[in-house]
Amino acid sequence: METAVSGTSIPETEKTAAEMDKRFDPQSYEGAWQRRWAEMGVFRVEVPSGKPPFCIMIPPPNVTGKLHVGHALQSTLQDLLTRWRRMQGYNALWLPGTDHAGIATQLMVERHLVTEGTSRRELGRAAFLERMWAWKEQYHGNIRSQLDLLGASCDWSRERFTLDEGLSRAVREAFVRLYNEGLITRGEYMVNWSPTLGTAVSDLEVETKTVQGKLYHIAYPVEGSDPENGERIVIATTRPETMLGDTGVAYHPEDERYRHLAGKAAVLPLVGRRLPFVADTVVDKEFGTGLVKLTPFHDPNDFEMGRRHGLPGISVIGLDGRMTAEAGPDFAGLDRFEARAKVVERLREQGFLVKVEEHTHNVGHSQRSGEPIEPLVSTQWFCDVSGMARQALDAVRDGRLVLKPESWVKTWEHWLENIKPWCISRQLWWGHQIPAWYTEDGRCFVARDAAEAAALAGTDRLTQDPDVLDTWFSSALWPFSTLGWPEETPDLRTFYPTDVLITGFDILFFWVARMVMTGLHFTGDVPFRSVHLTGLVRDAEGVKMSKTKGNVLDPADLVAEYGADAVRFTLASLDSPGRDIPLNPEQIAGYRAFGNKIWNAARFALSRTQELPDARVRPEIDPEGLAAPERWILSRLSRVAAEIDPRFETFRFDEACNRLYHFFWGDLCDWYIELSKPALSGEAPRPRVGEVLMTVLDRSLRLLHPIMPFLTEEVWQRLPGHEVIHPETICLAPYPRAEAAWEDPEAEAGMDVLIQVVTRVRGLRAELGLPPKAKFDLHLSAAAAADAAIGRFLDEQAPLIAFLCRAEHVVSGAAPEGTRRDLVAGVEVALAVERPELSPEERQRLAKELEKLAADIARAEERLSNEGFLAKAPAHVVEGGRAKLAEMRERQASLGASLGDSASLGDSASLGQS
RNA sequence: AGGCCCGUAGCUCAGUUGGUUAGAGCGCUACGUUGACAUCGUAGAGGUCAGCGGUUCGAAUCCGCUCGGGCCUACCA
Repeated sequence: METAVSGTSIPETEKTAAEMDKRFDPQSYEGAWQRRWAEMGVFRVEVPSGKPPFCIMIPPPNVTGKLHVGHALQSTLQDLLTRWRRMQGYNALWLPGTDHAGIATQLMVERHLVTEGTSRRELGRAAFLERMWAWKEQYHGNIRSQLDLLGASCDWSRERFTLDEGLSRAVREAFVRLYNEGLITRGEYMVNWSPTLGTAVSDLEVETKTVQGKLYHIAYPVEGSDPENGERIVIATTRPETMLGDTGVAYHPEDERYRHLAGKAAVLPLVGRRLPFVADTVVDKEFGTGLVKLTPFHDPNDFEMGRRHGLPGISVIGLDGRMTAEAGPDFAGLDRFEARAKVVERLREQGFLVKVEEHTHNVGHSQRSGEPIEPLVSTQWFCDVSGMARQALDAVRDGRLVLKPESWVKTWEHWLENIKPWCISRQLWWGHQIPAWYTEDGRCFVARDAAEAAALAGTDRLTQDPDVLDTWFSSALWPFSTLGWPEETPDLRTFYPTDVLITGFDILFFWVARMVMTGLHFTGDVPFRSVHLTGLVRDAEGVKMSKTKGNVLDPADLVAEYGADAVRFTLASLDSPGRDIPLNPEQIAGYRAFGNKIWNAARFALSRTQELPDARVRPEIDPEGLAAPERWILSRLSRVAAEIDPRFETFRFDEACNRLYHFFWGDLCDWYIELSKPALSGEAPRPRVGEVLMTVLDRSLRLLHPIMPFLTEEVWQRLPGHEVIHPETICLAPYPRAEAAWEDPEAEAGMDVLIQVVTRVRGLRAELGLPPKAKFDLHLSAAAAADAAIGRFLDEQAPLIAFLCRAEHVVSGAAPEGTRRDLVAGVEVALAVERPELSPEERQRLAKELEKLAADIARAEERLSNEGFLAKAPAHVVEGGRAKLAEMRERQASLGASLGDSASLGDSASLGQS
């Protein structure tokens, strides 16, 4: 349909085809467009806007970090969705930001301090934090510049940092509320202690590793029996040094071997402490000797058992990983591993060591520092998340929150059903200091700030708790703290709950689950409606990238080499659900070639339509009066457009990419552009070809824009008339949808046959070894099974078929004698070419083909005579089988004729013997 | 110990609720620079869908077992 805007009233754009460089060079425009979009404020979101909201929160990268390919993948997908929704008319916000990443960042700076010959302790807290902030400022720009390289369409005016005042306020508010609800408590419990980091860590920060260790069998005398020859029990342990803190010995209540020990006690070797025997079902009768020494303060199991049986605990290992005074003068001050050796030696000397066995077992290691975790008892802050966990479980079960891929749901449920209190305090300096203040006499007041605490305490002689919160405590609030919570800001009202979270499965529990829990708790709603968990990006061989292996790919390098669009397309096309992503630079090069294809297709279209006044982008096109190729490409385009939205909605980025790739390269470039050539050259003019070409390009570019933003903008800006779609930028142009009026099953059916015919003719040419310039006549005849309309269609398109096949003439009718022929899509094609006889190779190939055909026919016949099949298979399948069989028989006849054989219908047995 | 995922062409992977002849990209082979593109074009070779058994008229697809690979969770001292 023509709009009010006529073809000639719009001034030509400054950029024209003539200016399109022959060389496709993404570097020449990518950075420029990113700057231009920023200047234009294209990605800035206004509230209120009158548009439906769409929001994605970036998983905040470490503020001092560098983006790796995993970030590139996730950012690409987030940007893709944001751009797509923005084009669909949503008020699309992709909110960027960074995380202070407590331990990771502090370690980085501490390591740096070591090179300066100082340390955080030496600097003191205030000076150290000054250094941390300076460090943060220095690196802060990195993340943004790397996201810019990728074409990220974030609203930077809303950027957040987890230690910002606003977010810090949200953190304090959340803490105070949870404390007042009794969900946050302070207490002395068993925690995972990392001696070199000098802090407690959560269960999630402990990595169990299988290590080769030793199992020490130690004899403990039973109290009251003769110290020399009396009864001794033997206990197996992997950690003999902890025996110094033993306060009991446990056996299984049904273990006949030890039931007589009830009420008695053992005597701890080296120390002489009295260890009561207790019965507990946690003990495994089969392991070791069936007896367990109890060290309540240095083993999580023993801690629980100690509580159950009222046994005290003794701390023999200190926060520095060294033995305490409680361990006795022989051991105090020794490193825990030195102490182990010394304890074993003493036991051996004194005859208590029965035997030592090799033993593989699982030991918890600190994820950050790599050392074995020391379970010990210390005073920490804990958050009881059991109630929130139940809410999170319900949210997934009742569909308020969708996890993709669904295979993660079981894992999600298992973890949440078995959740334990979350240790949220860290003995670090970089982070949110815990909003708790202590009076001189040790009373504790939790408050939003010191003034509030003073009011509560009735004194301002207060000291704030020196510890900081686990980094994940602040990131758990990210989806709403970034929008202004606890205040009911317009942003919060508009964008919460957010729509999608895209992140890696590796932080499903660290982050995703905690956001869901706190979101439900504080806002009463899920923080996002669905989560798309990506796989891990690996190298081309499928090996996990690591610095030590040297197989790390840096997204910035990849962008520099192939362009951001190619990197984005590659990552999006590789993201299939539940799979890791093997990233191969060759594949990126392949998608760069796709960019080149787009570039050149546009260059061709623009250069060949310069003289055509109607070659302009139209908002709409009426297919009435168009020739078959035009009707066909519009129909194909509409169909592809219809396929994209559902795939983006379900995170099938891979499928969306593939469809667009094949439409553009296959349908548009390989066929439509070829078909347009005789029309554009004036050889065989057709109506409105230029307008269709421009319109199809316009919509194709718009469809591709969320995946390849730079290239599509650069090319689109050159299309005459693009301004009628959007005056400024493709970023804000509407995302194309299916056009019912363009759909044309007849044109598609006809063109489908035409394509198959042309392809087969080219195949025959190659088989016959015809030189490219050789002339020949092509005979086409619709076979018996074919649709009459197809025959007419091919007649009408004879000149185009001749052009595509490079045939002299296309003749309708039965093939003459002695021609090479084949049958495809119900059409017999025959090449009239002067040729004495078939070459031996060709004869062999034909024979082989006939043999295969005979086998296929036999199989089809068998199936079609199977009564079960005829009775139970749906009608269309049976019909399809019959039609197929009929066509195979016709093809058999056709190929037989080529062979010059007398083979005829149904006479398959005589074939294939030449 | 439990749970999850994977095994399809030389490589990396798609393959909708089971349904005609299992696809793509890269790589490979042959030919080709016709005025968009050699970052290209045309044609082609290449697969007992890990193995075994079952359900079914029909299985890459559903079920069971086996083998191989990966991941997550877990209090065997």
